Amino acid sequence: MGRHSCCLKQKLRKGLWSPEEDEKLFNHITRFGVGCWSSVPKQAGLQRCGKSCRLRWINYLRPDLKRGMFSQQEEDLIISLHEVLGNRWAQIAAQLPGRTDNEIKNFWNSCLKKKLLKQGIDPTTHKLLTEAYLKEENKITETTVPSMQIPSITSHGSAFLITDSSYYDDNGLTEASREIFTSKQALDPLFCYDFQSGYNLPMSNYHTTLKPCDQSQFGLNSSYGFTSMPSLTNSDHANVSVTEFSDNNSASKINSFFMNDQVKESNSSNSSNMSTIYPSQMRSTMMENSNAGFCWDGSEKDIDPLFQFQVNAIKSEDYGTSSWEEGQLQTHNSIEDFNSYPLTSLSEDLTEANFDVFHHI
DNA sequence: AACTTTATCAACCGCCACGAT
DNA sequence: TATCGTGGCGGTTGATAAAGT
Repeated sequence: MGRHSCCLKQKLRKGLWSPEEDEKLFNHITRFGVGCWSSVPKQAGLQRCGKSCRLRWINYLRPDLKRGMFSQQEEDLIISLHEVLGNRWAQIAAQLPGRTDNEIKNFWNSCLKKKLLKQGIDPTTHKLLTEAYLKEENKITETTVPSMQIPSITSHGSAFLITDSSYYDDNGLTEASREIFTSKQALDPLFCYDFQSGYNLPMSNYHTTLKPCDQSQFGLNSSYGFTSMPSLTNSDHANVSVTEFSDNNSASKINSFFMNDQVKESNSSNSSNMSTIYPSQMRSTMMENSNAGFCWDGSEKDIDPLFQFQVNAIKSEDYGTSSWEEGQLQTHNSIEDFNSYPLTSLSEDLTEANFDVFHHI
């Protein structure tokens, strides 16, 4: 109990990992897979504790990590999931393939929280901040929320109904969709809208609609959608979030949002520049094996390599007991064997067990 | 150009759960 | 049952970069 024993040992390196250390760890895991983390440092020739190695692997070296900025889809999914799950970052990350809990946590704390606050939404409760609160905030920050407009809302159970029709215009909303967006509980986390069938789905159907490792998870053939939160990017202005559903062509916008092609990786910003970080041999290993379905920069467009990796991961379930399950090291001749590693974010799916939380609400 | 403030994110810390003994 | 070793998780810190003055 208490402090991890390996952390008590002296002479262990701390702080940022050097490229050499990364290479050692990467090569070791590539060759032997993940067995017992506490033995990894010794076997890999690293002056680190096992925990540190595990963290480095999971958060940075893992081949299936998606790089770059969060897409709008991911952003909205995080918000929706946070609304239901709270700060259970690991569970949230399990629904975002290629993203780590640490990454999502950082993104939330540094970015999403502020965006929600800007829109007058309490990032903890996901409810509209009270007018009194906003006034108090304005006193403190003066110009943080310069022209906040709050629609009239009425309490309805634990959520709110938007009653101010002036926040809705006629563009782009059919009668049916208007009905949906104007009468639904604005911030109800247990509310889904099925864009294909046009039916409202309670969140309890979520796990049956959204299949793990399904290509439609973020793109084609998507048959689910969170509607409880707006697109932050599109409504990053002063107006309150609930108005998002009412602005022009909301319905089609949200529809296309979920029906869109693959996640649009933001152009550019690959946060890790392999050419500067990794030794050439290591890079070539990574690139050689890119056909195995691993995604380093998330920039491939033709077929989502991450998806391919997931398919491999599913297939691997048929292989019976994997090396890591047996708790012993086995030689991995190819990086393709990563599909037998315990990659939480990929192996965890939307089974009832994982979404048990929905049943408790 | 120099300095300060703010934002970002990798990594650490401490706790908990669980299996083995 | 108690203890130990380990993996996993969430909160927090600190280094660095970017932006502002």
